[in-house]
Amino acid sequence: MTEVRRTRAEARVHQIETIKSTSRRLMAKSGAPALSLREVAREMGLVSSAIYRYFPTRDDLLTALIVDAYNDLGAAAERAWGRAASLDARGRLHRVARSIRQWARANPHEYALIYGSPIPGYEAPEFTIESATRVTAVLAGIVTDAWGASSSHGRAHVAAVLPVGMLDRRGFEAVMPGVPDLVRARGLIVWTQIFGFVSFEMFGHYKGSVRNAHRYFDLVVDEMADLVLPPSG
Amino acid sequence: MTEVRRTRAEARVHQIETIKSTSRRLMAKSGAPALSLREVAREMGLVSSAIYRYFPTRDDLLTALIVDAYNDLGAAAERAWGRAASLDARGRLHRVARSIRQWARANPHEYALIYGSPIPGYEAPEFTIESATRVTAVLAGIVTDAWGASSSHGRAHVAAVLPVGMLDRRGFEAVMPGVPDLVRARGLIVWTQIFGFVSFEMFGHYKGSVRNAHRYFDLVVDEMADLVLPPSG
DNA sequence: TAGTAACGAGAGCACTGCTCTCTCAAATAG
DNA sequence: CTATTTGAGAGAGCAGTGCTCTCGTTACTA
Repeated sequence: MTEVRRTRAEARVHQIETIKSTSRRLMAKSGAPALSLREVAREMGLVSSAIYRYFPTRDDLLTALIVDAYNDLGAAAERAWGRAASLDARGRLHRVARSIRQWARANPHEYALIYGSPIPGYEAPEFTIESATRVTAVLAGIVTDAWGASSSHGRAHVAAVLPVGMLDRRGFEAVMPGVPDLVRARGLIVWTQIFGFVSFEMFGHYKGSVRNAHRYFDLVVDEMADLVLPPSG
Repeated sequence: MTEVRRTRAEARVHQIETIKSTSRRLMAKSGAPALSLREVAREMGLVSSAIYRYFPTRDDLLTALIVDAYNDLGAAAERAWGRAASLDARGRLHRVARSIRQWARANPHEYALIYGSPIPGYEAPEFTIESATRVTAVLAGIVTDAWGASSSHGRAHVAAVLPVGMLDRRGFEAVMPGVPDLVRARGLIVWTQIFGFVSFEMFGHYKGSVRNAHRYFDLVVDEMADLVLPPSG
């Protein structure tokens, strides 16, 4: 409770940080749709209009939370990737996929915020994309590395030419350079499968069909590795 | 505008239907979260409290809309399946998958309502499950039929025994009777992939990676058919 | 035909996001 | 060092929300 002497600029970033962390705390209790600016203000001992000095609108606060969530998830995936440096591609895929699922289970409302239904009428600003790309870049990197190190023998299996204009070449050159088109397409499938799984699990759609989600998830990731990694033989 | 003479019970079902269709119309404009009981009432020339004679709470109205959406989607899938009776399993899978995607594109807010983030604190009542199962039953049926007609030769490839307790045997006996466990697991993957794809497409996550979603979707379904259908040779 | 149950109207409560005006203190310009 | 601008927070207020309660009226029912 030490009154810290602060310059105006410092105080401002501190307030912004406090608003966001308070919002996260409240969101953890009742979810993003129920997040109320007034409650955040009340919690901070402020009057509601003061919040508008920092976030001109509720959507702007949500955007900030979205960016933070993407970055948090991205960082978790990057950490998992770093810790799996000694493993082969399959092992790394397992570790990173697991880290994504675990992050979602630890932060269900944050996950719903970024991978659930977007708020209608709300258009995610350009600058959210960069943070959103971090997880996918990790996944794409695993696949790219695996194919970079693979023999030309493996490439014969995926020489199939895809219809032009199906994928966004520009986007893929950045994140999966020099990888065959079919592998890129399958990479998208793997990415979709992982987040489809997590969403289905988080949103309750596996109720009645999956009993042990941990084990089933491992099986799914294994099947995905078979699909997207070069044949080891 | 003919004033129809109606019994009380008739008038009641008529009002319920009007409330729901009005809600759907409003939802199509601004999405489920923005759906307001008062606006529905205003639209119907009623005072807001009158709505509560029919739906005791906003969540109850949403539940009714959820059930209708599940049934609508289920019926669309069943129709597509019926129209594809002359095709082989792969062709039927394509048609049904396409019907799911098309329904979602035609009813984006309804799709978000049932496959997006659930309203926090809102627990879907038991009786929604039955409607939710209709689509998945169609997909499961295609796979089950294909394996029922397949030679025992094909089955050798999927004889792998899954860890006990991974899937819910009870649930699967009903919807995929007599199908090998690994195929059931892969069926879940296919189901997840289709809805994962549609969700990613609807929620904007393919922006920057997929250019022609129609073609890419066909490729995805093809890969899924390879994964879950018995080898044709 | 008398009594009950459903219906819609209307007022009201506590809440929301957001705006506007006010005051006071901190940063800055002359 | 003083005068002026800038930013923070308070407080009142607006239009909207879900939901409750009361009160006539009207349709069904015993």
